[in-house]
Amino acid sequence: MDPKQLLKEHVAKTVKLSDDEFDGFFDCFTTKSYKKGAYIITEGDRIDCEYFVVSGCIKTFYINDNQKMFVLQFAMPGCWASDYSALYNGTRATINIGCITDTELLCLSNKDRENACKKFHQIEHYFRARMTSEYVASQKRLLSTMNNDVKYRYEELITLFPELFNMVPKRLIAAYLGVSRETLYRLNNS
Amino acid sequence: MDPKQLLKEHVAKTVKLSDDEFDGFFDCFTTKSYKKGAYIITEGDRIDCEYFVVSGCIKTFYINDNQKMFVLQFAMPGCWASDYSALYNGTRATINIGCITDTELLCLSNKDRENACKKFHQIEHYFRARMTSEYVASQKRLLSTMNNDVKYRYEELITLFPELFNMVPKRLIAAYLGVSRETLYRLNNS
DNA sequence: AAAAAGTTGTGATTTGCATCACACAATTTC
DNA sequence: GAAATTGTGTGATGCAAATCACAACTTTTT
Repeated sequence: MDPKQLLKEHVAKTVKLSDDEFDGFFDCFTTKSYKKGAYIITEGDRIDCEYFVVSGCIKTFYINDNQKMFVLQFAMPGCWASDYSALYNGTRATINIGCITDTELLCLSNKDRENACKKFHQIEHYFRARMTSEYVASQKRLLSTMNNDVKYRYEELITLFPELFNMVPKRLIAAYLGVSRETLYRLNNS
Repeated sequence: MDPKQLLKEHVAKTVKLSDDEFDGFFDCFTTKSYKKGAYIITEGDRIDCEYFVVSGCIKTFYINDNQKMFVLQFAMPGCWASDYSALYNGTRATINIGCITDTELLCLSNKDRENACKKFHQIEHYFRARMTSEYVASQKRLLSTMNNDVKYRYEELITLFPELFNMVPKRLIAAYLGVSRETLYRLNNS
């Protein structure tokens, strides 16, 4: 799908922008393509951008001291991703973002976002709404992690994003659910 | 501490408002006092407000089908709390908020917040910044839950909020960490 | 001040999941 | 298309934490 059109429709769900306003906003973005397996952000990087997924699928993840991976987010077309802690505090990335498939992104720099938010009240409103819903989703996931068993959460995830079932290795789904791949596998026979 | 002053200082950390602007904003708030043990929000309620804690301590929590409690947040003076999912989507509360000690709150209705955000760009900016940092904190907690053992997370919590150690029952701290109170107790001798 | 309610200390038992280990299948790479 | 890498199925073993059970201590209520 056309990147501009995808973003436009996505923004329009929250705020009404005139064509001119949206064009001005869209001019802040640059397009980038990555191959499967490529890193978009590596731990320790200085972060300058947040990313809007146009096509493909990316993962946001953390690797601990024992090389164990934890997946924070799978981002599909229409999703945003970055290391927001690093982006907003100007610190170095503590997480990684990598491509699960070939991926096309729109990149928005922190500076351009803040300028756009300052210039257009509606755009600030859009980003506030987005952050609110990310926060709510994150709280919901935390609660589900504490409250529900692995099987339930696996089914919850696949129901929410059926594409994931075939698109990403089970290993990564286990790393999202916070269990070993063996445990995830054994859910089938239980 | 004076509620108005506390809120003013809190807002000033993020945005510069003139005294008149702040006064206008503050007029949207109402003050409420609660006794220890009282409920501010009960599951199933229609939610109209978010709350800024002036004094005391409150807990945001969920009770599952087996009557097990999960604490999502301890809110101390200077913190905000509500069921944001219910507040923004107009749905019924799925969580509870209750008072751990006698508590004084400032209440801001959803409507008043949205009006203030519309009227004053700076206020919208304040709420965006707030939501961003809540989102970052929530992600960080999720990651810590998956990555670190209970003992580490307990110490992390007490380091961040030393007041909690004496102010809230260990039972509730266990419910925050997602373990049984027995497990929390046994950390001392291990 | 007595009774009731809530909180914490401590043992015994069970269980879900991690870890280790290895074979086989699928997918990349050259 | 052969070799290398990555992913998946499956068993055996061990441990951390849940659950149950109950006594002791604290705080609240009347």
